[in-house]
Amino acid sequence: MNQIDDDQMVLISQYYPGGIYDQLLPEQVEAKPRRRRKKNKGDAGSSEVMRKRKLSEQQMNLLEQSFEDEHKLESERKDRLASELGLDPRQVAVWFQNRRARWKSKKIEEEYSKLKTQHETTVVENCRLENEVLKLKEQLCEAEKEIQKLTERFERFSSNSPSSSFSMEAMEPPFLGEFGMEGLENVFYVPENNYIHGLDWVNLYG
DNA sequence: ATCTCCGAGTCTTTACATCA
DNA sequence: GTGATGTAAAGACTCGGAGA
Repeated sequence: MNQIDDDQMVLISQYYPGGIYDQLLPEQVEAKPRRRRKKNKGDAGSSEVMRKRKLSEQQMNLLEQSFEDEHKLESERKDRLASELGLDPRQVAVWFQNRRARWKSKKIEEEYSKLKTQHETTVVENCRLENEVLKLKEQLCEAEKEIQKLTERFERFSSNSPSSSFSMEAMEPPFLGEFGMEGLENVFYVPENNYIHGLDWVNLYG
């Protein structure tokens, strides 16, 4: 056992007055000194008392069952449980206090691991979405380049050709054929009921 | 002001595992 | 197999705050 007993504690404080303990835990040193604990309540030193410390399986079962029913312990229930179990009401109260504390820390641990899992899932999803945004931006960039090419070609054509004699034969290479328009339907999508005059469509993407 | 109860923090004991 | 040592779990205690 690696325990430092009270007498050893006294020795430590005598050997290090204002020493390492002040440096490490100044607030504790300044605080009110902790009362020294008695080795054992009641029949101190009795090995019989020590051996009875651990509760029997039956006692544990009943306490656990009672705890499941209700975490709080009213004094009537405490007294009833104590007499059923053959324990001191104080023991029952202490057992419930400890049980509540340990239940709470277990809940906190569970909640923590749940949140951790959620966080990890969110990080992965975020990464996936960021990649998708990058891909879409690339697609958009490509589409804009195609529009620019088309615009320039159309403007060249307009300025070179006589206004009265528009002909598809003047387009070299063919006006749309070369661009493989599959996949660009959305880029050039115009609602059916929304007729656009002349060069207005070019301005849509300006 | 006093009492009681509770949560938080800590100490102590017990039971079990590991290692030389 | 055995004793020493480490460690987790659980029982018990102290302290301080809140409410009656």
